[in-house]
Amino acid sequence: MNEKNTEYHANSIEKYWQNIWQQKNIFKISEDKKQKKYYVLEMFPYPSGRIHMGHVRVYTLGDVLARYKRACGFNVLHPMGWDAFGMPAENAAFENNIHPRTWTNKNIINMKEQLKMMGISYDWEREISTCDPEYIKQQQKLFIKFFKANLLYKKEAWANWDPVENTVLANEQVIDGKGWRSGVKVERKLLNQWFLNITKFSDELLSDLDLLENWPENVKIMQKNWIGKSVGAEIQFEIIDKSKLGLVKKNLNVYTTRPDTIYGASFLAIAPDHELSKILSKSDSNIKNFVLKWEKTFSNEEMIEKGPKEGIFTNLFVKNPITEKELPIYIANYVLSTYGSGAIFGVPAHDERDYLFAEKYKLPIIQVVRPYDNSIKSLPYTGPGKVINSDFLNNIDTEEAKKEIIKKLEEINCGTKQTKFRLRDWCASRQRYWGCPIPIIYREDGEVLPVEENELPVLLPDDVDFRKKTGNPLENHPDWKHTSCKKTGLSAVRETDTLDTFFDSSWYYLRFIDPFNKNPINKDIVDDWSPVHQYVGGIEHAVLHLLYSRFFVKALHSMGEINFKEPFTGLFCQGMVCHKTYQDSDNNWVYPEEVIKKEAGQFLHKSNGKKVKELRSEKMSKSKKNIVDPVNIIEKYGADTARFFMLSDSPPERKLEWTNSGIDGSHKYLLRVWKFFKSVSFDKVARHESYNYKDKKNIHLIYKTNYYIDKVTKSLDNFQYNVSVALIREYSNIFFSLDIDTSNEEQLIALKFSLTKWVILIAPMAPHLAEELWKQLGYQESLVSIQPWPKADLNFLINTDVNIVIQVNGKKKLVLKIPKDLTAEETKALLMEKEEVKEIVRNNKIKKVITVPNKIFSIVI
RNA sequence: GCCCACUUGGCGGAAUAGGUAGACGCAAGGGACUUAAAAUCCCUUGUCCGUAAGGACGUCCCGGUUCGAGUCCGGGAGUGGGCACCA
Repeated sequence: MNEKNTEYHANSIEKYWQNIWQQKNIFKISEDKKQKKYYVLEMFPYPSGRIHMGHVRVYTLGDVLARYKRACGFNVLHPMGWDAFGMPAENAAFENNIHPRTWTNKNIINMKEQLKMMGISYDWEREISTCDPEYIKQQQKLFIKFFKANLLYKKEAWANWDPVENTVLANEQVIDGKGWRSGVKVERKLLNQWFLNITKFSDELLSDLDLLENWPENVKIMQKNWIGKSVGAEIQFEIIDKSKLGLVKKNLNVYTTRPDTIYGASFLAIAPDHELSKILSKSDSNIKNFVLKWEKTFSNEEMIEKGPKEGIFTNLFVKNPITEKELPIYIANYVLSTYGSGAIFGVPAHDERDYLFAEKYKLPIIQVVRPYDNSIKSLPYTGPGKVINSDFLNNIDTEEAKKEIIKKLEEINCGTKQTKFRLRDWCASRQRYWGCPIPIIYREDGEVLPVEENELPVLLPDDVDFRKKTGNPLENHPDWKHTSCKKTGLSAVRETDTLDTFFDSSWYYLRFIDPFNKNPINKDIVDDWSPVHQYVGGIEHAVLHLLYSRFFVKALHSMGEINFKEPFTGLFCQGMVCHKTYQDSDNNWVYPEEVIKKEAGQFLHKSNGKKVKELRSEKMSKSKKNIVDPVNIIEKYGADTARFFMLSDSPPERKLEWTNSGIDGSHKYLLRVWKFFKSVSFDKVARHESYNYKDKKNIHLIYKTNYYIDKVTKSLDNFQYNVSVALIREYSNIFFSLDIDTSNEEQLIALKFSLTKWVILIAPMAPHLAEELWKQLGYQESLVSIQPWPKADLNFLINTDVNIVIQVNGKKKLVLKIPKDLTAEETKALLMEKEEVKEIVRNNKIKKVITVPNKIFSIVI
């Protein structure tokens, strides 16, 4: 850099320091085994081709932490990679006839360049991409391990089927019951798909949430609700007249969380896809029609929400094992086969759905619970109370009755206590091209076998025509799926589904630890570095990605692959980046840069001069055009300005409002700092860590330096980066307002000391500028990025005087300066003699005095 | 419907552990510099009363605990988020 240049050319400065960091390799982990490790990770991005402000925010937050921890002496691992499989690449292939791989790799190159512009302290040598053949190979090995450990199985399941595109759609791709691209109503289709046995770990996934002290409470609650543990009873109801239909099973299993209401049961209902429904529909055309109708409508979400409770009587009855009463069996559209046992007993008086059903089919409504306040509310009543109309349970609390009835059921061998979960196994099959191939073959003799390890990876074929929109590309490929079993020579067919991309992201954080190992996970090193100390990412993954990753770690732990049970010790979820939205008179969205502000509340379109409405601020999104391109911002102001603004305006977990004045403000501030540093030369000033200062002003500056080191450090530890920014500004306001006398050596020594500390404090936030300023302070040969974090000298923070607030009846009356650390008695004695205090008290009788040393003197009159 | 979070000036937000509410900014107004503007620098800025000194009120609303509540407790409103036929 040209030393004489006093202009702040952010772009060239930033490029310069990024090169220096890279040359000196300062963001690599050290091999020193004794150094304490710290693994900082931000959720890796999907390579869409361009970074957006959300990326800028999350990666800035992660980088502040990584740089700060590095300065604190930790051996910091901070890697970055690409979540490179997924739908957009296939859509691009379809729309622009470009191969998904070409498209993805091009995007990675672009995005990497953009990320590098931000100056984030990644160790780029660890970069991984989930579509890389090596990652695919290791992941397929993992898949096979899961398969061999019986954590993977294949079963028929309902999927969203787009009849025009002939493919399965993910739930997110179904909008209002229609395919997002075809616009055609999605059908439900039974497909044979691969499932991961996540439910095997339901209990652990739930209870281990308690171990995650450094996770946001709301994420834990979301996971808890998603897992949905409920404790109840499974009860066997004997089917009467089963011989009539030649039924093999004589019992119907029913799960309930309200066994206490069993005396109120007036019917039994099973799901339309319950095993018994299937049997009955074979011989009964009415039942068959009912089930067929249900199959067509039940994918429609609106029907599920608002649709009527409907059912059909099966002509069968069961015996209530407790009351011995006969109850009719219905097939009902509101009973889910996927929860519990797919069968319920209906208690109309105490369940809203059962109530609606009973009204429709004129079934008895028997009240068996009375609310505690005795008020005769309208039925159904679903709360707790005293049990009535229930023989031996009468007058018992509902909670107690649950226990009693289970005891009874167990005695007569008709039921047991049961715990159920809402969580379902994870369907990991996708009938798509751009994903990791599932390494399974189906041999002609019917065997389902994993691909032999020496044949891995199974890679995607390149010669696929993406303009043909129908069907699964791997299924339709002329020869890809045809293979043979190498052991037996028998012919075989490959699995043509690929893996859900959440599979890729469920273990990438383990791969980063040793990205080139010939095994997926190198246990020794992975155990050393795991779990990730601080994970940073969006709350939109609160359940999916974070739950899947937790499952992966538990599964790998159960297989002995790793020695820890949770993937992320700390989790931080950053807020969204928002911007005002604009619409013209035709309700077309308008980009912010096309809007010019006239007077207050008046906005015009830049090019056509038409009026534009300013609407509410929302999360930046392409569809509403309320986006600001980070690359433009970095080119205009520099990465440090962008980073600094990302940190300054809002607490990291809350939404950040993007404003032009905000980014301008950050830029002006950094410019001001720059100019200040350029205005004084410290080349010839010696650096003193301790010095015998004589001048009170200098002593004060040293005091403030220590004060702010302490405060900034605490705010960083608490993730209050907006406060850190405020403190750094406050601190700099002190030296901005100094009268600097360049011939006053003591002042220059004090100032150099203070500025040295200040530059280290701002370095995690504006690292490039900090390097420049560091050099300006005269440190030509070292980098601020590898300076140790300053420690506040607490001796300096010991004040001799302290402000004490004098209150009367709890209201502040005056503030006095008194010596620090007086006892309560000394404080009282001193203050009661003060004229100002006497003045306040005057003739009033003092009832009581509360003294909090160094803080408050409260007089009650 | 159920669960959770949040609510502080014109705006974003500060405020260890119940102890000086509004730090730090943005916006606005005034001033300096300038032929002028931009930029920069300085000052003012919670509301109300008052010429002033000063006083009263003030952290969504109502109530409580306390010498003292933005902070704790009870009730209510609004905003945002998650789940939603889960028996």
